[in-house]
Amino acid sequence: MKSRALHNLKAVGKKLTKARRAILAILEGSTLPLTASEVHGQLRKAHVSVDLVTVYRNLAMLHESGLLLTVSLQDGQLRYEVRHGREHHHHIQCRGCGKIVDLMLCPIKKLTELVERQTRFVVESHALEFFGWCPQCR
Amino acid sequence: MKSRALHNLKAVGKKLTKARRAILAILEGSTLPLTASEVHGQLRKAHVSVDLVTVYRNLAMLHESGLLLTVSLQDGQLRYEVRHGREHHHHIQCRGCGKIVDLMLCPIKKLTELVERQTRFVVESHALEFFGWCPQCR
DNA sequence: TGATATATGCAACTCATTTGCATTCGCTGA
DNA sequence: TCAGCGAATGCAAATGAGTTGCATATATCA
Repeated sequence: MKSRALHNLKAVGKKLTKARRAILAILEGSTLPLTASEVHGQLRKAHVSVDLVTVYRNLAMLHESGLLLTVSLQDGQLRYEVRHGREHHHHIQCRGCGKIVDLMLCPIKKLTELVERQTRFVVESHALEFFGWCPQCR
Repeated sequence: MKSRALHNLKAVGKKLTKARRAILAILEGSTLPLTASEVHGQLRKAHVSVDLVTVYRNLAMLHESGLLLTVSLQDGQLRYEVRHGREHHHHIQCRGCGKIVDLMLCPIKKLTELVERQTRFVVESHALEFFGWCPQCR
């Protein structure tokens, strides 16, 4: 019953620990990017005892291994979501309640080449986030 | 010799202090978004003695008053730049050296309406940042 | 199963940012 | 021009996310 992500983990030479299984399960079960402390909170709810430090270390490792993506909104907290099994997408966050909603669109791919020509950078990734007011907070 | 921003400040009912003049002068003289501590560093260089706390408070106030925009890259530090006198634009940051370069383009405006229809949010702003490798770090 | 390298937990630390509070200063009205 | 008031500042201490060191525990492989 190993998820694709767990399988990939082994391939990268990492051990399959209780903490990693649980963290990946939570992220795979979430439609939204989660912060380290949100992941930690869900671990407690699931009665899986894992230290917050371990959550941080594993999120960083999973990100480095390419299994997770990071989302940086403007509240200074880094969020993570699984890379595979999801279409490339972006987010919108409510300025009122903080709610995050997925946007299944990305107009940026075509732009990358233009950016590279304009800056002579090699573009590796981009972040596109919208901010506004959700129907309840409007 | 008041800048437009200073003029606007008065209009919002804020006092024109030494700190505010100096902070705005620095941001108006910069082509790149600056962090609080970068602003503070430039204040020291200009021999203007202002506490870092005051820099934080003023950047937040100027942002709330609409005179500054925030830029959130992925290093967990908030950067500020003046809103007026610049075209709406985005940034690219080098993953190697951290260098930030302006991108004078924005393909997003047209997209806002689509996002609003898709989410029923009212879109207020967006963040679009690119990350990659600059010519020197490539 | 046992050896070993990796992962974890705990405590303490870093660094950006915020808050409380006493003091100072810009601004308005006399 | 000056007094008085409320807003702004400086300093110290707190907060909160994230990191690091180190001793212990555990997954993995022979």
